Amino acid sequence: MQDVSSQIILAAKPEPGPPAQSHAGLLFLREEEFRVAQDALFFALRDLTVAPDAILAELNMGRAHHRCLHWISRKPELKVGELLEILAITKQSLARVLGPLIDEGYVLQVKGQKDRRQRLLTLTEKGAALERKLFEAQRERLAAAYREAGGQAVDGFRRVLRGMTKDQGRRYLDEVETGRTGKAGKPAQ
Amino acid sequence: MQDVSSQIILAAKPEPGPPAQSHAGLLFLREEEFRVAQDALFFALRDLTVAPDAILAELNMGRAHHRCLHWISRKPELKVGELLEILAITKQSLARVLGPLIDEGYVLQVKGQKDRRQRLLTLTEKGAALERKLFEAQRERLAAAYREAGGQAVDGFRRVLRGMTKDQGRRYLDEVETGRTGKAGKPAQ
DNA sequence: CCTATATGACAGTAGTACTGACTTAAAGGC
DNA sequence: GCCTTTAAGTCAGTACTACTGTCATATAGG
Repeated sequence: MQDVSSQIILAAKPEPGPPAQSHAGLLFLREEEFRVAQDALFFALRDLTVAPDAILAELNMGRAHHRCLHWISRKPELKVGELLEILAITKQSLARVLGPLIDEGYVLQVKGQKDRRQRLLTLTEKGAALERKLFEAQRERLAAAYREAGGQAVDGFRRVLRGMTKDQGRRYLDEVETGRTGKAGKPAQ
Repeated sequence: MQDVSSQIILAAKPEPGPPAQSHAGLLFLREEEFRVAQDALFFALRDLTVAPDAILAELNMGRAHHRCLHWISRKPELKVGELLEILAITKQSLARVLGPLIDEGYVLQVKGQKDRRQRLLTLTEKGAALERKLFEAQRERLAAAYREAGGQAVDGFRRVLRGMTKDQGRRYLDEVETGRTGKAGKPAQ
């Protein structure tokens, strides 16, 4: 990965005066790259969650509820087991948030027709409305970032995030992405 | 907006521009862009935190401890007030993690020489060693992502994250970035 | 001297997550 | 029809992170 390093150095400084070239300095800059990524991820996530958190707090909910609503919205008729895989939490942790969401009418649960042990999850109208409200609360910030950075940057953004994701997550990313651009309907359940 | 929609489908729209309301399908595709960003952010963060979490768990610590160590490492002689600003949590929440870190010798606290009300935070050798261990645990995943995506993608990645960040965070990002490339005032140990 | 600031500390609450054990219902193999 | 596995639900107990509100101490600055 030799020529990538120079790109990385250039990426660090859009207007590089003297882009530190010594070998010792190179290693240092590579590490600094990762540190800056940590910084930026932290700030972006911190600021992105402020708006939805405020809405959720009024409903006595937290981010875990948002994550459930998000993924059920993304993959209607999601199996409980799939949701557990995606969230990578325990059944008990999920139950604490999913139970109330069902009880309060945000999520509908129906038995699978093929495998009747399964409980397929779908948002109710009420759930879809809340999910949309939460999405809209983040949308502006996301849109501003995309507008500011430009389309090429957005592409890079997604490619780096994908690179950080393990295989299991990548399969979901691929499924969701191809599911929409292709047949524009429900992705394979 | 003319044939931008096809570019959006390719996820490589070079010129996002203002929201185009003329085509119903266009709005949907723009929304899908943001949804995919949410998905990717979720997975990347989920997978990025697995390795440090395992190390922290053995020390009876959590992510909040990691964040403290990270930022004190980034800005040695950090004031408590600055750390509170960065983390955007309450003093009480910080005390619960910072107190033990000081008690157990990970963080050193010294009175400010100019303003003796301040307590400047610096990592001890023990703290720097733990911070490094946590960093190295994430490094491989970050490095793989950067290598896979390429330098240009990394630049876009950072620009989008920066775009999501509010002014306060941007000031810190700028400070840390220029502080290292320029004057090299306090390079990471 | 007085007020504002920087920090620290206490009490109580809530959200998210964990482990471990147990139950029910249905699928699938034999 | 047994029997094992799988999908899902449930209970008890614990820990981490965060919140609000209140109060205390030391120091800076006018």
